[in-house]
Amino acid sequence: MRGIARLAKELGISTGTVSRALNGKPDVNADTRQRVLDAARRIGYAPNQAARSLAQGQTSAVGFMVDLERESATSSDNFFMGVFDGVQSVLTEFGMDLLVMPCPSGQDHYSYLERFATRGVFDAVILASMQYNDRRVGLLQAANIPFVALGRSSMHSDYAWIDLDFVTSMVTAMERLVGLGHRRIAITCPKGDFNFGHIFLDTYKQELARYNISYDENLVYYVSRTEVSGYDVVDDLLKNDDPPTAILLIYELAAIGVYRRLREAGLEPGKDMAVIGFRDDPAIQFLEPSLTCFELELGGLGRKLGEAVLAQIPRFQNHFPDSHIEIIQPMELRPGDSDAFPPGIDQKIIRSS
Amino acid sequence: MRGIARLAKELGISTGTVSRALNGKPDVNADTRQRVLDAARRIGYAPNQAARSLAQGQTSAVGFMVDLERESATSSDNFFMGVFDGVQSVLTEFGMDLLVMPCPSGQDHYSYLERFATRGVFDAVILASMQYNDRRVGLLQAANIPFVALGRSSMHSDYAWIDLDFVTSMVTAMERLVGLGHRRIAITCPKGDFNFGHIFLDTYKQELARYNISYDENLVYYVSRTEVSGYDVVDDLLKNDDPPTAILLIYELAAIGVYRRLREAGLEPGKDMAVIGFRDDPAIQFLEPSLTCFELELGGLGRKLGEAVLAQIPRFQNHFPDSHIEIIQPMELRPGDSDAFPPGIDQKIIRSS
DNA sequence: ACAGCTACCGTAAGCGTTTACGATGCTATA
DNA sequence: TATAGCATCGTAAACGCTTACGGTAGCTGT
Repeated sequence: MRGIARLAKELGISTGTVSRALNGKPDVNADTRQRVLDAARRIGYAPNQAARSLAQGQTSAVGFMVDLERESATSSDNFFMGVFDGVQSVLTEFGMDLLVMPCPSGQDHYSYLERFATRGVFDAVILASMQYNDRRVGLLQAANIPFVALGRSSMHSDYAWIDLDFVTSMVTAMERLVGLGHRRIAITCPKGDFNFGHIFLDTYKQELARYNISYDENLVYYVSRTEVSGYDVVDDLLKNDDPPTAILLIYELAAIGVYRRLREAGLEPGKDMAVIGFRDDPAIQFLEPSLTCFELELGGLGRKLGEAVLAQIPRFQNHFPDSHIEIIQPMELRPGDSDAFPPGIDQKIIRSS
Repeated sequence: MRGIARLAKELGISTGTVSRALNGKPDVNADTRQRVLDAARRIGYAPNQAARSLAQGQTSAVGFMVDLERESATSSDNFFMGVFDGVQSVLTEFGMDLLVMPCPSGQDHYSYLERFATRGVFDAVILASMQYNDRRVGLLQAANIPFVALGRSSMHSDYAWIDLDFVTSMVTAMERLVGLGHRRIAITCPKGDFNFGHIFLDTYKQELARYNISYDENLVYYVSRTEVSGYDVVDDLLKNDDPPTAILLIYELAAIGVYRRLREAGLEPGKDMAVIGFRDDPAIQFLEPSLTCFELELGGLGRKLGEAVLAQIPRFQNHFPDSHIEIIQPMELRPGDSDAFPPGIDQKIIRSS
């Protein structure tokens, strides 16, 4: 005999009472409860999670799906680790646990999620790395599985999401650059069909229009999340007949490569070319000149995600009455010296390189 | 009626047969199996994992515990993401899934693991960030839960582990430095009671002895995993009456801060002070001069971990007969220019700074 | 003395699968 | 034709827990 039955037998009481005692249910005498608790600790009893889940119809776990293809081979990223921490801090308050589903790099997004989600492993899930048309949203909606997305899918509606405010960041960045006199502004977008890439580029175009700057597709690059990408982009840019005086980096890490290539060409970042990165990464804090970028507090973002996902679970409706969550998470400008210099008379003529 | 029962009813067969058909068991007619499979797909049936786990007494999941306290707030680290990928690739071949337990930064290591492990959520677990005396080993041993450790606990025995070869790396590093003429060699060790920190320092002392260099505790620093730590260490080192001509960095990221502080003092890394880092990180690939460090193939390490953990699970003994796993994973020297210059006549006199 | 309460506890039916065991009908063999 | 063997399937117990329901005992107030 194992588990709760053994406890019950040893104490000479029924399994029902043991269960009630263990779970803090009201209908149990204080003495009895203490005896049960003591005995449980003594023999090292812990309830079987599978049995609990089956009996209760809930798992007390939420799954966070991350895409290794995007995060692993790429360069440094403590982004998710920071977010996990925030999510956890909220979930534990409500007796929930966070478990991470790392989708292998070769695997298909959709089928990977399907395996876990439809088997009732999680009470709810958190999605990340959202694509422009992310079928996972439809999957979860159809299966009626509570979820929240970190990012958005443009082809779906009626789901909870929290997205980073790339729009305002872009507006701010463009305002700074144009204010400094820049008219030729290059941009790097994420490679792959990520939704935030579209937002990023669309807002860029919109701001160009606002300032009556014509859109030049030769200034648009699609890059992966490595510092090398910055190097290659600048390398290509230097061959341009009319090179830009500024560059916007969706992946701030690319600044490292940008700086490097510029200096190889005898140019100085921030002076000969303005550089602005989106999101700060610990790895770029040492850059000289300091990179102008946008700060994001990962723990706070994680906590919002945690609350959002709980709000999707029916039994938490009393705590989180509003499950309709659409949050645009602001990012705060952290001015650096990488865009401090206007394109002036002493700027080296990079078009002649 | 739900689940398998519904399927059975619709097809006019028993739940037993449905289960057998779904699970590829032999005792079922090919036609019947196809009918079951079709029906399952049609109504979008997926087996309930809790019920399966309960009935089978296994969960088909292995848990990988990571410590956010160590990984999150710290600077860049794609280490785990890379390892996850490797582990997965092995596990999926055997129908197992990887789930990550991110231990929150405030939480106690031990009790966090206890909650998951003893509840039968995982068939086996992988431990990381091993401490000198890591009580988690005892916990898992006592509960008879299969596991493998990435790293070692010095106070335990008879468990499977894979550790990085910091010994050979240290020997190699010291050989290089001493060969170049260095006699004053500083070292940074991990802050916290991590086992590899002890190995690192012990081997350092051992090598000093081999070369008849006296041990100077003023050259030993305990640091966290941030680039800032490198800055602070050098800052302190420069005040030393007899400053070192070389420094060994357990966290390669610290090289960034080291370079920065050296240059602020008008010194050149690799020329005025040799720098060697352990483990390569994508974030330091851009460093100039290139950092001498030790390469580690994360995917391969992950795959070994995956095989090791499967070997601990009884039902895989036919595939992995040897569960006694004690692997020292080599790291390959990647020579850079950061330790190319011997301390020579043209070296700046840093003791006077 | 009796109804009505409360506090506490036991009983047993689930939860959705898996799987040992036995039953059935059919084929092949003697 | 009898029988063994095989392919196929149904039956039902088991996995370990939760929880609705009912029962008992003691206590209250009239």
